[in-house]
Amino acid sequence: MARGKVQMRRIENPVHRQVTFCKRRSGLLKKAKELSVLCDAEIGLIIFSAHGKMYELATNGNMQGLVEKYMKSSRCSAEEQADEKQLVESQMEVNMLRNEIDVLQKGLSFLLDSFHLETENKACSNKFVSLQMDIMAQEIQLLKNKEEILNAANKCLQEQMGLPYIPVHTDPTMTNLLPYPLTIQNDIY
Amino acid sequence: MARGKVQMRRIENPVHRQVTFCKRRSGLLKKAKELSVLCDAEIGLIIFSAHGKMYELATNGNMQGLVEKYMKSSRCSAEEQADEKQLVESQMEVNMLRNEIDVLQKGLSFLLDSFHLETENKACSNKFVSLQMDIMAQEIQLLKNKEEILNAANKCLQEQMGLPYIPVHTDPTMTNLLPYPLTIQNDIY
DNA sequence: AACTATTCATAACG
DNA sequence: TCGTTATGAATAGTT
Repeated sequence: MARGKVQMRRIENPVHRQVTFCKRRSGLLKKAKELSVLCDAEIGLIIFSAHGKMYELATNGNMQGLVEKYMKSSRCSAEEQADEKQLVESQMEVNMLRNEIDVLQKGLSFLLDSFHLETENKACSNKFVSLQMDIMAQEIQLLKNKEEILNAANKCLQEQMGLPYIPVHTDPTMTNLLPYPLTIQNDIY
Repeated sequence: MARGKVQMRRIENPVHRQVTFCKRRSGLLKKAKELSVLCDAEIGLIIFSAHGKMYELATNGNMQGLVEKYMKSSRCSAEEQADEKQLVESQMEVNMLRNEIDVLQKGLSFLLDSFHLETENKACSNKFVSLQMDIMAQEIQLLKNKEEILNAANKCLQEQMGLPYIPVHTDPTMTNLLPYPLTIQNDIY
């Protein structure tokens, strides 16, 4: 500007370019500060030199806040969107898994309840069956005793009549079919 | 600047302030562009007016990339860190829930297996008990038949001896203790 | 880095 | 919001 207009294009001379960068950078930062002070504005300025060196100005002293404010104004970065998507997916997965757990827990309690009920019933019917078999065994014993008594009486009568004792034929097919009904029963229960 | 130096302080007159904001803002943006072109720099400029209106310049045409580059240069935002934390927590929760589901599923299959096994055993032992009770009932029936035959034989003998028939006393305590052993059995199974 | 000639930016005004 | 202009500020080229 002074001493001849400059062409608005990259300064090819590296020394000139570096000097100009230095001068204009400080000028830009100064003007940014002035604008912020005079007009009550909030300004963030980030400058990367061609060599990657960074210079920054945040008039509120907090570039983070300013950038976040900027992000809210002009919807957020691809990276953040990806993160957001991942988060949403993760939370959906959590909900699905919670539902699955709920179902599994309900199934489990149902099975346990059924199991307990079944066990109770089984215990109950086992007692009943056991009792019944005891009674049947006792009846068998009684009947055998009766048989013995009747046989004895019979023998006695036949002898009194002077007849040779002939046992009454009472077993068409089976005798002592169950030599150990109770032991087997006890083995099972 | 022109027509009298300005005090470097907030312009109180709102109209003046607004005008100055407009002019200086465009000047700042122009100078930022010039710096970027002349010196091959990358510049991001964000301006919020006092009323919250936003103006921006990104010399590479991509404020996102520039901000990300800035974040890499000077560690990332609280918001991003919070998001990151939330994501990690969410993923941990997913893992916990997966484990829980695994445990529940193992428990469920175990219970189902036990249940099936139990049911098989029960069916098996039921058949066995049922068979046993059938046999006992048959034996009881046989013994009763024997009793009848013996009683008849006895009666016959006593009559042949010219004696009045006196039934042999064979029931010290019980008779027909089980009038319906099989029906009850069938009711249960 | 300092100087300075020159151009640029802009405050005040219409 | 825009144009004009007087004038202070910025800075390119030089030392």
